[in-house]
Amino acid sequence: MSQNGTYHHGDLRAACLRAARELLEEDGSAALSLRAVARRAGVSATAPYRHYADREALVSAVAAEGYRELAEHLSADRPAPSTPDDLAAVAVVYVRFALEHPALFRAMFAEPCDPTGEERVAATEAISSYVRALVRDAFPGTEDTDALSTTVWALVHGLAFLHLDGKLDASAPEVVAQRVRASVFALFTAAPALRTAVAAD
Amino acid sequence: MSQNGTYHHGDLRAACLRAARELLEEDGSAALSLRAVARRAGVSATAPYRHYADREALVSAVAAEGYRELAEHLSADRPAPSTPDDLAAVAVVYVRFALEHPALFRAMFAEPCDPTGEERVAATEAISSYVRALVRDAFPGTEDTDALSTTVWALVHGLAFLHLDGKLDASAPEVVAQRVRASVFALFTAAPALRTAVAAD
DNA sequence: TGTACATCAGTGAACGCGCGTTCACTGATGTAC
DNA sequence: TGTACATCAGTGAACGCGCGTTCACTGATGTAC
Repeated sequence: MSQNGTYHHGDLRAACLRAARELLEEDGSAALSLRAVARRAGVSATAPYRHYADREALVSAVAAEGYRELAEHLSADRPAPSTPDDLAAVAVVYVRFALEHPALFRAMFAEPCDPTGEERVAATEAISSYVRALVRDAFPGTEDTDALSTTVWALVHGLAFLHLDGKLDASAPEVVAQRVRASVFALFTAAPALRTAVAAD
Repeated sequence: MSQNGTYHHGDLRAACLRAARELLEEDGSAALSLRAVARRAGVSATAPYRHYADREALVSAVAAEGYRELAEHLSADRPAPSTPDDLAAVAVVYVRFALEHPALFRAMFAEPCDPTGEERVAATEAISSYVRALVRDAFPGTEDTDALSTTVWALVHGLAFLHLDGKLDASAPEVVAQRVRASVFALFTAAPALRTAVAAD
């Protein structure tokens, strides 16, 4: 028997996604199981197979949703980022998203996934093009925008995971935000010293 | 019956570690199971309990070993890193380690672990102090060495995971190495443009 | 407007699996006298 | 040097679990005439 009392559910596809999200938010560490999702959606264990080919397909859909949300969070905070402060702010948003949705974030990235899923590829693309635009605007004189975009994404992504995995203390949100900002700004203050070293080569 | 034909194994503790490593190297994606480790070590499913309190304990030991190895790889390549090139080289070694031992690397980081395990904490410490020393030598004029160390670690760590998770193409090692180097160097060429932006604030 | 029927979206029993962990046990080892 | 015995490090049966997936099914829906 389904949630609303009717035999046909109405929109089980969406309900599964919602259920999966709830489970991820509640238990930040357990792996997502199809059966648990069905249970949470108030439906028999096999009902989801009408809408998802297999577990992988469900997880992929959840991950894609996560990407969309992350992209929204980023651009909602700074629609047209173009300054160092914007960059730091965006970094903070990225890391905060990871810490507030740890299981979702892991599903998006760490879940060993077929990179072929076009839904996921497209979703990733949205993020990386946001970063590229950010870099282009914030670093107008840069020759190799792609390389620097990778740098920025990797830095922010690394900060997210190091916090998520307990290598950097993530117990106080404000401390985390401060650390992320400091870490982003450290780039700029450090570079001159290094430039000297390069020149001296 | 154990591997060498005797009832007592000799050093099952070490044999379990070895078996676990082999399993991780062979199947880059499956989770590590105590039973599989025992099987691989040629021992009954419950024998490991003589040496490890539970699955967590085994995984922690494996992770700690991974940290030690990673630290060795880094310092073996550049015992006393102090130039930009050294930094880039170390970054390449870090990322390569992740890509050559994906399952181990995930166990070290992504495995949802109790951060209390002192063996793991100590092992992490070895890495982060290596990075700090590197940063101190390579960026002599830096005020906030800790912040910059975090930056460097996060950048490198992010590069590792983005490749590991297929967000950056990792099919050709030399391409990866090139990308990592470019990404590290992008910091230095980009910073001046950003400095201008900061000054104009 | 009413009815026959195809299609769709669920059900629930069943499959076989591997897992972590417990328990009472037993064979091997080493130590005290 | 030989023997009794404690301790240690294994065994193997058993527990209960949740999982992904299959299958034949059935109730609800909607469409053609």
